[in-house]
Amino acid sequence: MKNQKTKKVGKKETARSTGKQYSFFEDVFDVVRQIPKGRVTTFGAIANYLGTKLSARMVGWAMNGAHQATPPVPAHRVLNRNGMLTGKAHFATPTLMEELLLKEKIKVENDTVVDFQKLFWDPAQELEI
DNA sequence: TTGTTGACCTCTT
DNA sequence: CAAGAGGCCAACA
Repeated sequence: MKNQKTKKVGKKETARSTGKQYSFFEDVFDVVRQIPKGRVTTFGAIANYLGTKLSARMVGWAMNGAHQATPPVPAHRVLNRNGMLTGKAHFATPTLMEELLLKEKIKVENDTVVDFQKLFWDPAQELEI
């Protein structure tokens, strides 16, 4: 990551002209918000739920606006395939993500969620589109 | 309009 | 077994 820091993407984004006023962001936020407390999910799972499983990067990209999204999106519950806190650096503080997870009674070691597989919450499985 | 970036995932060397 | 490169879709400049 560079210090470039893109100028926040909030503000309704660009709204597709196809009808949906909300963009990819809303979809991701909505799914993340539905994550039960004490549970975690992965970018791939969300991407798969949204249909863009081939591009999990989009999910992470959408999370870029999660910081200013309202209501706040529990981005700390979103981890990578390994269950590692990849986006911890994007939080206010590098330890904030871990702190939030600890509040959820989720154990974290070496930036990785313990028993991540058990705490894993798959939107496609729970929400089933 | 094109080009570059992005909190990833998977295959190949 | 470990490291590197490619690829996907979407948004910003």
